Amino acid sequence: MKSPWAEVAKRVRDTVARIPAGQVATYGQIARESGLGRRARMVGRALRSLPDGSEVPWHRVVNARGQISLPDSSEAGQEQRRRLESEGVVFRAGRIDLAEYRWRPSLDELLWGPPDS
DNA sequence: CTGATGACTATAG
DNA sequence: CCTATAGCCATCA
Repeated sequence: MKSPWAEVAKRVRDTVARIPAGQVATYGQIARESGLGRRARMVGRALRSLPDGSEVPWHRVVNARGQISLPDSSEAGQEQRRRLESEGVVFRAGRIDLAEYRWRPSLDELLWGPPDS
């Protein structure tokens, strides 16, 4: 990879890959975790460029309101909701309670250990 | 080059 | 809760 963008996309993928099943993170949260500051839009752009069949858990990324940012009418949007529900994430009035499901990096590592072990 | 467009968000009213 | 605004920045027409 040569473009700085490729590097950014990689960072985003790596961060998203750390979100535990059954939990979610917001675009802005991923941006900060990836060292992108407030560039939340870049996160969405990076996820959009994921190849089909990617192992990256893109479905665990939602917007700051706890909603899926893809159109309900879209195939991907329905796929995202389906995957989240199958992981135990509950939707109420089309929204996810972030206070309950939001991924908290430091706390998770404290409870479940480092990312790989 | 210019302007519009987003898998976004924080803030203000 | 809702609308409006302003940052943000790679892409695309």
